[in-house]
Amino acid sequence: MRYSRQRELITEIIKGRKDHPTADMIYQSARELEPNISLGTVYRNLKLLSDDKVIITLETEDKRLHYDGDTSRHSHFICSKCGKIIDLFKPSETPSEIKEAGLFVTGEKCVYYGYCTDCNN
Amino acid sequence: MRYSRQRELITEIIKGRKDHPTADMIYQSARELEPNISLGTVYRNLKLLSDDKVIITLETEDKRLHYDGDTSRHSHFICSKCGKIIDLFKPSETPSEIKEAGLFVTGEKCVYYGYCTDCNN
DNA sequence: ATAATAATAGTAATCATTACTGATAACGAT
DNA sequence: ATCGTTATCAGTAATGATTACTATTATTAT
Repeated sequence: MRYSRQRELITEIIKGRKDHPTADMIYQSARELEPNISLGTVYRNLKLLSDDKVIITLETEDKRLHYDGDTSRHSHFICSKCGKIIDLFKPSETPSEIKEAGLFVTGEKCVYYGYCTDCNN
Repeated sequence: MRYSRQRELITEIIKGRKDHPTADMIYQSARELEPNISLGTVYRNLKLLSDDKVIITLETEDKRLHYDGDTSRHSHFICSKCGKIIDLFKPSETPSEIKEAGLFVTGEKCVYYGYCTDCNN
């Protein structure tokens, strides 16, 4: 894969923030430094980065993909009211049933839903 | 909520199968008994049933929603090669961090990725 | 520096899902 | 049982996130 200024910028943006932005949010942020960057470029590179396991893709209920620059094994909590995504750093335990069934695991995505402390009042 | 023949049929179809069909698959199946049923009707009722927790909605990597008539607490395994969705009946353990953080949990969706026994050869 | 070609910007296309609209059907009240 | 209200429907149009396309630009091996 060749170097590109745009991909470097996109990677820096995702790695540099602690929220879980959508492609459009990353696009808006990237345009501040690279005003002519194309939304298609953002999408293409997000897919490349995700395929290379440089970032993580989250499929959420809002029908948009969210991206996470933290690739360490962890789960997420999504507030059903405000939509906030919170990192949970103690990952869930993988069910023993998986190895018993002879399945080969390469990854996991555990999302817990509910209300965050701000919204549960 | 009023009774409707279409919603009853849709519910029966989902509850009666063990796979995790998309809206279109349910639509195709429904048309066998109700040839004039509309795809919009299928989508609207799937959303109603999901809101009422009669069925579960799964956001997968294929960009289509999949539905599960089994609402018991369980996880899923998705084969990255053939796309097959396998039920895991021993649910993952909820991370202790959640209660410690004061978050109120209403649901969870844990998906494990990898290769099924058919595809791991 | 040059050639080969990966990557880009800008735009058009895709496609799952949702919204809309006039007709139909469920069902409580009469 | 009929009537009126209105939820639900069939059919179709619109939406919007994502992907595909194309001519141009930029990277990198030689």
